[in-house]
Amino acid sequence: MVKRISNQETSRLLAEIGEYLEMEGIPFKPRAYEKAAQAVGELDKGVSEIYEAGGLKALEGIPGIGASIAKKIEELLQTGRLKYYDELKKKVPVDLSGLRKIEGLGPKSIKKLYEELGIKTIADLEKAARAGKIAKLEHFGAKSEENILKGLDFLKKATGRLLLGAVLPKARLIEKRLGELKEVERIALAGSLRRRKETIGDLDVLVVSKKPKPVMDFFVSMPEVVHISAHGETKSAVKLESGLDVDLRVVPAESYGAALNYFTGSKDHNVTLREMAMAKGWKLNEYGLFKGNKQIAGKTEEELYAALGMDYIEPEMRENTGEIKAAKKHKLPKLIGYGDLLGDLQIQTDWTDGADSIEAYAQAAIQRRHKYIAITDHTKRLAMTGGLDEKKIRKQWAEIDQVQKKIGPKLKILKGTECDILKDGSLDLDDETLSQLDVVGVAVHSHFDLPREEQTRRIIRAIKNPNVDILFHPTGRLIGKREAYDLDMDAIIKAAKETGAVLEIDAMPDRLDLKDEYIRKCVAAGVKLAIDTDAHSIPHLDFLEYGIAQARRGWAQKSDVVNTRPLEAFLKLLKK
DNA sequence: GCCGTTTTCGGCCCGACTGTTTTCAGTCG
Repeated sequence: MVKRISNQETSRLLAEIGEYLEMEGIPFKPRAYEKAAQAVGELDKGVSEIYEAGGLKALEGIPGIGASIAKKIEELLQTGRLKYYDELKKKVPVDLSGLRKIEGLGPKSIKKLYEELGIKTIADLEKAARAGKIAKLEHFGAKSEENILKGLDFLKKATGRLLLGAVLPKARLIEKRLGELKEVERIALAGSLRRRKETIGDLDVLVVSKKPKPVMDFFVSMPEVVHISAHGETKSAVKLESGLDVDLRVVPAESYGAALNYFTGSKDHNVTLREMAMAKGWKLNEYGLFKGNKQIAGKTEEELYAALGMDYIEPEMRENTGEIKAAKKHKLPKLIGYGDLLGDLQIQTDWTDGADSIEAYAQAAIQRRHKYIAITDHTKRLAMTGGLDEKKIRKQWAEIDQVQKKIGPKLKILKGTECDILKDGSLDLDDETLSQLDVVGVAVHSHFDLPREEQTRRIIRAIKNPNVDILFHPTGRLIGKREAYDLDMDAIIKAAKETGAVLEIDAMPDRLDLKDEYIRKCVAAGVKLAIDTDAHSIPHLDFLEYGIAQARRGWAQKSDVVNTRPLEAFLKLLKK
């Protein structure tokens, strides 16, 4: 019988083995374990499921896992233990994952601290540092000790990764300020932010300047900087009071494209590009693409990709999930653009839990050049929001008609709903009412913990209702707060294909539901998508950008998204 | 330990910064 060991736990053990091997100074193996740990962490199926279905061979089929690590995973799944790990751990029995959270502490330092001072935990570390014991160690000093104490301090306040929606506005502010300096010729935001990942670990800013010193000095003295971890001519790094780590790199103009590419990542994408360069006998680094000592590309990213024999790859696709192969074959999709949406299809007003009135939203939508919006308040089962029943929603229609008359033809206000999906998959408004609405969205707001089959059946029953147009926030996850409910998304996507239901990409920064992998599945299956803000107040209307970013990360094109269509064409696309 | 249009052996990304050194090891991305 196979033990139920989670991917997360398996990944952690493999990563720790890598770190222990690093301590021993063993070359290459640490990378292999690190890669394997990452591979397991990114699997969309459980390792135990994979092993049960296909045995050792199936484990070896995972890229980054070979015969040796597959056997170790097998041992872990069968016995619940991993002898190799236990033996390594016996030599340096420390809380590795805890201590590694201190910036600047790597495996070698941790080993030394254990051997010299017996430090096993964060608490031991703090005690030793406060007692001044670390400064006295060989190869450590007063500065190292101070940095450890600072690191401990930050750890106590640490927030982990931040939401894209929280980081992007701050990043743009930094970009604007630095961009205004006369020494700055060009500036770009790189890193996972440029790839528009859902969460951001740290921010990379790239600058072209012939006089970097004043730029660096300005950067490290910005008011929100609480800690400076590096301050050099080409690289500086700071921590902001929000907990965000920001790196600033200065590069020469002729290396701008190569540096932008390098610091945008992803790491896997870059490594593959480097390997391609090497295969041609060239060298690729952050300064350019080189044939011997001669730079043959790198001033722009476009030039770089062209020199490597492929089409330009949008940052949102650079995850090494097939985009390089597609770019070589000139088969990349033309992604939906940031200006391609004509309307917003999920808005909560002050009729339920939204903050603003229908008219205020309408005016705000006109300012944002929307052509149409759908008003989609909650329904009666969500009593705490004052959800609408069949009678009350008809009153709302009257108000919509009134506002429509007042604002004229600049914006079409569609009558919609975010109708509750009840436990058995039936809906919270009668069919007579649903049939009169322009846009029927349905969503799960209760019974999140139903078994997978039942939850899946429930949602499929709901979208099979012929009045239903869109499934809102299909998986219900809240990033960093709540897991998605247990669902068979393949079955949902298949049902959506059959019924013509549209799946929503909810642009709310802590939802971004669907995630990229499911968007790609929808695109492949020909299931249409809607990108909506789920606005609960007027400022939320600006979140569409995050939804578009998510769609781009899922390789969606303009034609995959229903609300890129003009009103008439959009309404025709809906089921009825 | 993994991997393969350099394919079953022999490579494995590599440069910047810091802190401790006095030429470099460790860490990071």
